[in-house]
Amino acid sequence: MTDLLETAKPMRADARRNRELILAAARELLGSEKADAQIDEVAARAGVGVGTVYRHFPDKEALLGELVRERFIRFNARLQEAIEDESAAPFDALAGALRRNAAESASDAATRRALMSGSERVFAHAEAEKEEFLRLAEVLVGRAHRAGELREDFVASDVPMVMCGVCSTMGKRDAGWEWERHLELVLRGMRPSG
Amino acid sequence: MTDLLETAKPMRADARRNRELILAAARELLGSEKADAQIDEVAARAGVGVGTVYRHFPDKEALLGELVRERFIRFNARLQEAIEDESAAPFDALAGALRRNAAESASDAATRRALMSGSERVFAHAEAEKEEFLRLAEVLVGRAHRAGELREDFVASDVPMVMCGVCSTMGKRDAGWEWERHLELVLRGMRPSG
DNA sequence: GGATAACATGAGCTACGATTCCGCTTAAGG
DNA sequence: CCTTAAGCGGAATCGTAGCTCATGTTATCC
Repeated sequence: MTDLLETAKPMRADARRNRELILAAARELLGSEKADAQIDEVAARAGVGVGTVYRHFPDKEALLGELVRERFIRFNARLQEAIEDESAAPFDALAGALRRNAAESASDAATRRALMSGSERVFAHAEAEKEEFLRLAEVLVGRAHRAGELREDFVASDVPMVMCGVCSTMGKRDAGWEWERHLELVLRGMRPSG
Repeated sequence: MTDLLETAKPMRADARRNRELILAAARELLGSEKADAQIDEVAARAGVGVGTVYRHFPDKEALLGELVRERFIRFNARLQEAIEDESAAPFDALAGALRRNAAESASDAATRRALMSGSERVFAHAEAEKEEFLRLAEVLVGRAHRAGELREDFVASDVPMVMCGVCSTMGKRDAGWEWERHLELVLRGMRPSG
């Protein structure tokens, strides 16, 4: 979990910049095109040497892990916004957050891949954020339940579950797979029966 | 597509047996435990040398491909049964087939993995079966539509899409992910609104 | 400016897993 | 039985990708 309370001495300016360059390169490379992409490519793309990558991240999984962590932070921001939005009906607030997060995931193959075939090692880096995600989801689910707008048997951990399901079908438009329809299907299934 | 019309000369008895041993070993090894498992392990498990594996399958993907092909054949059998079952209501026939296929997939991590992160190469081996799957799905979807039991905007290609989604959430019971509930959620979403 | 601790570099090391190759074995036909 | 071609074994090869390290560079502080 990074460094609690900035105990660490501030990085040298060039080091901080390189760190960002590396993350950006990794996002671009893993995010859109190539499924895997090796460290050497990330380094080249960032305009630094491989050694520099390893100075900032102990190993490949740490780099991937940081990407996942960032993604969760964004996910959580969406949920937080939904929680703070008093104007929307509880179910719609939840649904909106899911739609927004799904849309973001659609353009980030890297994290999707990481979220799926989830190597524990990678996930470990985002443990705190993952827990926060569940906590926020619980709030939204609870409200929707109380408003009677969400099936009784829908639980907070179903939120990441269905998100995972929808994400797994992204990027296959050529087979006629439209994740937007998939998501709407799931959202309908979440409504109370009768 | 194997050999059209058995044009090939019959294999030697031991060769045929070994081929089956190899497939069985691959199913067991990739199917349940280990995520990957290398050829050497499959060979050892089958009680043959690596060379023998390569005599029967040009490369690893061909072996995986055969596994996927077998799985699709079973999937298709379920759909076929649903089509032939006159007693069930159209939607229930479709839903039943999905439930059965999902249950089978749940105990076959190998194919699930292959179906997901779908390397085209692996899939190519099951092209014919994949098309047959869609053809059968179309029949069931068409019937359910005509009976007014399925949302108008649900199309045949949504069948593999939602299956993929549900499969992607299997094997994470420890996180509270129950694919059965996930599937039921999706099935509810498939029903006509109103 | 100069000292120095951080930081960067990238050739090369290492591990690992897919695939090959060739001498040996054996099923199957006569 | 004997021949022989199909089949087998598994050590050795090859390619790849993660990672290390000895050497060179530079931000930062005085």
